[in-house]
Amino acid sequence: MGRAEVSGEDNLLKLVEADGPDDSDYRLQEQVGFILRKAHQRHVSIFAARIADLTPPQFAALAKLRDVGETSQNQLGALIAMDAATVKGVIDRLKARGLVELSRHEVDKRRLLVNLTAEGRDAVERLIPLAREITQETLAPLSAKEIATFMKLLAKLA
Amino acid sequence: MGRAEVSGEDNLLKLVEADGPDDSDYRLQEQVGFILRKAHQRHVSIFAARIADLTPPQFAALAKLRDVGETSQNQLGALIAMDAATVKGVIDRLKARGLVELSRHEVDKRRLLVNLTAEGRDAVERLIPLAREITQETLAPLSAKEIATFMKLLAKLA
DNA sequence: TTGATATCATTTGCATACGAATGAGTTTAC
DNA sequence: GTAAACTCATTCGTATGCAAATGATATCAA
Repeated sequence: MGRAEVSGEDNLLKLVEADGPDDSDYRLQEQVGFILRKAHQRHVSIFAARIADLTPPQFAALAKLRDVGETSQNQLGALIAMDAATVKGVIDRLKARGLVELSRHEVDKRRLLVNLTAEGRDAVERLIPLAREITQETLAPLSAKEIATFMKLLAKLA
Repeated sequence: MGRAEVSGEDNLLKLVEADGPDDSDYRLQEQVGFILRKAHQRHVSIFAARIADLTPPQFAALAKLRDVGETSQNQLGALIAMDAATVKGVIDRLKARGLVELSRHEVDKRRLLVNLTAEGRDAVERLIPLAREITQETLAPLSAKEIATFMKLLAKLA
C-alpha cells in the first residue's frame, strides 16, 4: 500500500529498531485466540465422535429448550449465544428432522415459538449422558483441580 | 422414540429414579464446549473490532508465512490447524487481495507453494502490534497470574 | 390517531470448518 | 519397472457464524 520497501530480507534490522516488544517475537502459537480456536476444534471433534447425528449448536438448542420450554426463536438464540440468522438455520434443520415444532405467538404475531416434539425430548434425554462424557473427555488432559481452575477462568473470558 | 410418557411435566420423578448424575442436573451453561464456543466468539469479535479487513484465520496464515517463509499450502494448513479444504479458501482470498503469491514446486509438481508478497509482508508487520493488543484485550478479564495459569491449562486442552 | 421507533424474523452474502470423493503426481513394494 | 499405496490439492455438500438490508408487527410519543 504505502512505503515501497527494499526487499523482503531486512529482518535483522528490526531487531535493532524496536523499542516496544519486538515484532519478531510474535508467536502465533502462543496467542489466546489461536489456542482457543484449536481447543474449540478439538472439542467439536470429540463431540462428533460421540454424537454423530447432531452438531454442538443443535444439541445446545435442544438442551436449552428442555430447560426453558417453549420460547421464541430469538429468545432461544440469546440463551445459547446465537444471532438471529444463525439460530434460524439451526432450528430449520431441527424442525426438518422432527425434533422441534414451530408455532406463531397468539398475541404477538411476530414471534415464532419453538418447542421440543416428543421425539425431540426423547432425543435430548438420551443424549445427555453422552454429552456428559463429551465434557469429561474434553477435560481429560486436566486433573480435577486443574479443571476447577480452568473452568473458573474460562468463564471469566466468555 | 421408545417409551410413550405421560406428558412433559414429570420432571420431579427423575430426581428420584436417578442413580448416576441426574439428567435434570445437566446445565448447558456450565459445559466446557459451550463456554469454549462463547470465549472463541468473544475473541473473534474483539479481533474484528481492531482488524476489520482481515479475519483471524487469514491473519494466522500471514503470520505463519512470515515465520516460516515459503511453504506448501497443505503444510501451512498443518501449521495453523486448518484442513486442506479450509486453507484453500483462506489462501484464495489472500491471493485475490495480493497478500500472498502462489507457485508450483519445481520438483514435486503436486505442491502449491505459498509465499508473502511485499505487500503481504508489509501488512503483517503493520498488524502485529494490533494482534498483540487483541491478545491483551481478550485476556483483560484476568490478572497476570490468572493469565499464566489459564494459558498453561488451555494449551493442554488444545 | 398517527408517525417514529423498536423488535422479531427472514434473506443475502461472505467466511470459516470439515467429511468425502476425485484427480494428479510421487513413492514403495515386489 | 510396474502396480499399489500414499500424498497434495481441488471440489462438493453441509453447517455454523455474523453483518447488513428488509419486511412485518408492536409500542411509544406527540
